[in-house]
Parts: sequence; C-alpha cells; structure tokens
Amino acid sequence: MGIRFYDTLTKQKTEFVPLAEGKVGIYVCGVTAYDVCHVGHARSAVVFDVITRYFKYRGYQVTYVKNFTDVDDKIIAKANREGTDIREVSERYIREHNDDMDRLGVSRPSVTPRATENIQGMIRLIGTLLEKGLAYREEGDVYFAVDRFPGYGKLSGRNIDEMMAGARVDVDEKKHNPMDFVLWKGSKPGEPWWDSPWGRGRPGWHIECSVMSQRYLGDTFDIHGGGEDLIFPHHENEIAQSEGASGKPFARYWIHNGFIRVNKEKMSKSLGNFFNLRDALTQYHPEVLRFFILQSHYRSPIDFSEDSLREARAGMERFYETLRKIRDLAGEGEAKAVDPESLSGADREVLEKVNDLPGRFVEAMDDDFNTARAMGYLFELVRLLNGTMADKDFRLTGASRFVLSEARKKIRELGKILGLFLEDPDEYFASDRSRESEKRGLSAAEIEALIEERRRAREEKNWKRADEIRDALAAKNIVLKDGPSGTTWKMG
RNA sequence: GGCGGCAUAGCCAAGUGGCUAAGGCAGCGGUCUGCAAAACCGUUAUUCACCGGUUCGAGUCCGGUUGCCGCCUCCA
Repeated sequence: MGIRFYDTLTKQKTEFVPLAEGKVGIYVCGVTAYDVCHVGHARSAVVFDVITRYFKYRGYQVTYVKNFTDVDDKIIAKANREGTDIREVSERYIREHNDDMDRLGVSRPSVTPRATENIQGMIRLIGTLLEKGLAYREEGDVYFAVDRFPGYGKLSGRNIDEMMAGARVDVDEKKHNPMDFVLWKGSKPGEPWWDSPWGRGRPGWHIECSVMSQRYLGDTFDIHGGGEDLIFPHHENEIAQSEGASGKPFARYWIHNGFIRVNKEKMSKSLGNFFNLRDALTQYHPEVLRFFILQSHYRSPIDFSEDSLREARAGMERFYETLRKIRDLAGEGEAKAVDPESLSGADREVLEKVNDLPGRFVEAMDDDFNTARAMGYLFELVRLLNGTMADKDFRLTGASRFVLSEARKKIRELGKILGLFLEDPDEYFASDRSRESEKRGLSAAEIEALIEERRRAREEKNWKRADEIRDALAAKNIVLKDGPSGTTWKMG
C-alpha cells in the first residue's frame, strides 16, 4: 500500500499513483502579497510543508511550486495609498512572508514564481483560449465563457444553473454570463499595465496559476493544493482555463486544508478576527504552533485559542522533558551499537517499540497524512521511555545507553517530517522561559536570584524560607523543579 | 435559497463494519520528594448529537431530524 489521501475532485480517499514513478509535482496557491501573514496562512504552509516532506521521506523526488500573487486590486490600492508602486508593496510582504515562514521552520518550496514574472505566458494562454472560442473580448477586457467549458463546476460540485439561482452573483454588464470571469482587465488610470494584443491591461487572478503550474510542472501534473476557500471559484477557474486551453487533464489530485477558526468562525481578514503570524511567533515557540496545527487532521477546522495553544505547549514540554532526560543519561550523540539479540527486559521492550515506530508512523501518514495519529504513536513511545528511565531498577549500561540514543534518533528522524523536536532541549526550555516571562513582564534575572537564595536556604535546611520563595514564585505562575543537578524553573 | 462538511469523555482529538473506542490537556488516588514540581502506575466514554434502517455484527454504511461551520464575493 502506498500513500492514500482525500481528493477533492473525486470526494474520496484514493491511492496516490504518480504521473512519473518516484516523482511528485505539487502546486500550491500561495499568498497575495498585500499584508502580513496570519495564523491561517501558517496552517496552509505547515500542512503542505509536512506533506512535501513526507513524500520525500517516502522516497519521492518532489517538485513543489508555490506562487506569490504580486499584482492584484488590494496591492494596487495599498500602493496608491502609500504613494509607491505595487513592486515595492509586494516585495515588502514577500520578504515578511519569507521571514515568518523561516521562523516557523517551513522549508522553502522548490520554486516560488511570481505572477508579474509570467505575464507573457498569461497573454499566450489567453490568446489560446480566444482562438478556441472559450473566451471573448469586451472593450479592453477578456472573459472566460464558462458555458463553453463542459466540465465547469466539477471540482466544487456545482453547476452553472444552480449558481445562477444564487443571490450573490456579481453584476457586470460586460459579462455574457454572470458566472464568466475575467482573464485580462483593461487598465484604468493609475493602475499598472502591460501591453497585450487587447491593449494595455493586467491579468485576472486565476490565470497566473494556470500559467505557472504549466510552466514548472507541465499541462498535467500530480497534485494541486491550497486552502479550502480556493475551491470555488479559484481552482474551478484554473481547471477551466488549463483544460480548456490544453485539452488535457490538469491536476490529477486536489488537496485542500481546513481553516483556523476563532470562536468557531473562520479566521479571516474580512472578519478582522485574525492573529498575525509574527505576533503568534513572539508568544509561542514555532514548534508549539506547528504542534497545535498538526495535532488535528489537516482538513478539520481548528480553533485558535489561548487554551488550545497552552495545551500544545504542554505537549511539546512532554517531549522535550523526555529528550532532556535522555541527554542527561545517555549524553549527546549516538551511543555505541549493541547487538539487539543481547538485550533483555526493558531495554529489549524499548528497542522493539522504537523499531516499530517508523512503520506505525508511515501507516498513519499514508492514510491521508494523519499527523494526529502519528503523533499519538510518538507519545506512546515517550511514555514508555519515561517509565523505563523512572524505574527503580533502571541502570545505565552500554545497552540502555544504546537503546535510549536509538529512541532519540528515531524521534528526531520522524519529528523532522513534522518539523518538531529539532531543538536542543535546554535551548527549547530557555527560549520558552524567556518568551513566557517576557509575556508576563517578569525578569529572568530576578527569578534566578530568588532561586539562588532558595538554594542556600535549602542547604541550611531552612524549609520555611525555601517554601516561602517557592510559593511567592508560584503565585506568579513560576514552577520550580528540584533535580539532582539543581533547580530548574519554567512558566506554568 | 443552492452546494458541501462536521457532531466521539470536563476540554482537544484519532478512529480504514468485527478482539477490551488511540493519544494529549485537565482532575482524582498512589509511587517518588524535606514538602513540591516533573515522571511513572491506576482511574475518568457499557458509549460515539437524536430517530429509524441495512447487516450475524455499525462510532464506522443508508435515510431522516436537530445543532454548528464553510463555500456560493477577495480570502490559506
């Protein structure tokens, strides 16, 4: 069995069979560069980041194309407001997008083309659509005639007549059919323009993705992805343009991620209920955000709230506590290999679980990229490891050292697919402490001074003073933890 | 109005018709600890919104009801 996932086009889980063996071409619609990214953009980026990483893990050679829309009404409006041009605006937000995504640990796609780099390709494609009678000119504009393309509506499961009945179709005198969409817009004064056979103008939104996917992946390619709000009209229109022009199938599989919600409502710019990704990254460790996203299936809606992020943080701590304990016992790096046959008892049990883990992880991920289930399996190993290390009979031997380091290696190897558990545990906790104390306006130095005072009190067995200090810190939500090598602390 | 999705413990959440319904968070009892915290062990859904149906057998399939959400307009 190979990878199976839900295909929006057929509305069922299907086995993935690539166009060319061992290779996968994937196109994902990126952002329109007119503002900073919010947490919803992060979800889409993380989901497709993990999907492409997983394909690589399974041995595929992946070509991942994600575009930037750098010409659009909102960008033009912003540029006009600022007295600059669209290039400056889009450059700025593309840069910010890249910074944010880098911090989130999102790998850069193979290619990140921009709409304005592909205007000639769009003009050619529109020309083909006109020649084939699928598009028509009206004054300086060019429109796609949806009723000339028989498959229109197949992705979103609607037909033209039903949509006509819908109340909210935009009324545009120039359109022959209200559902027709613009391929090329004649430029108005103050708008950027390019020369075309139909006069000066700029492209419509949908055409760029048809051109860029074709350019980098071909007329027919494996997977097209994006947020579920793009199914209609954007992806529907892409199909109409691409298949209409080439006469060949467009994307063979479609993957759409669900939304992030706030109080059960979609997080969106228009509702104004969005959280900037940048702000979220100052409040939470990037891996906590990824953990939060990957704990649910990619198609389910997830609610962004302080509570759910706090839970994600607690879950991450569980992993890093375990990694820290392993480090304390087994040291850094890989331990000297031991013959598995010579192992017994707990060592053997752990190694068996460790060796089973990749298979179980793959089984979960092969099934529609079920990251939630995959993470459940990782937690099971963590519990077993903690139990083993906490056991009274645990002895650090060559065998246990080897087994622990194997476990860590496997957690890191699989974590890499998810973009989790990649930090040094001490660094993770240090950055968590500084982030959390900053959030609450507390100084790490002050806290550490009090801990030092408490250490001296404990040395003198002055439990009263020691507890006073701990209680005072606890009142500020600071939790102390006395261990063999001293006291550590964290924000609760 | 049209189309689509979701409904699993206090909360989040997985669940591909068939042994005891993953996992996480929170809670409770215990072990550990000077006392704690963390960790571990035990415990927390005779039941999967509700009503019918198919089946030897359904959380899982079908029909209906209720509730929530999304798309139909720019949107990850």
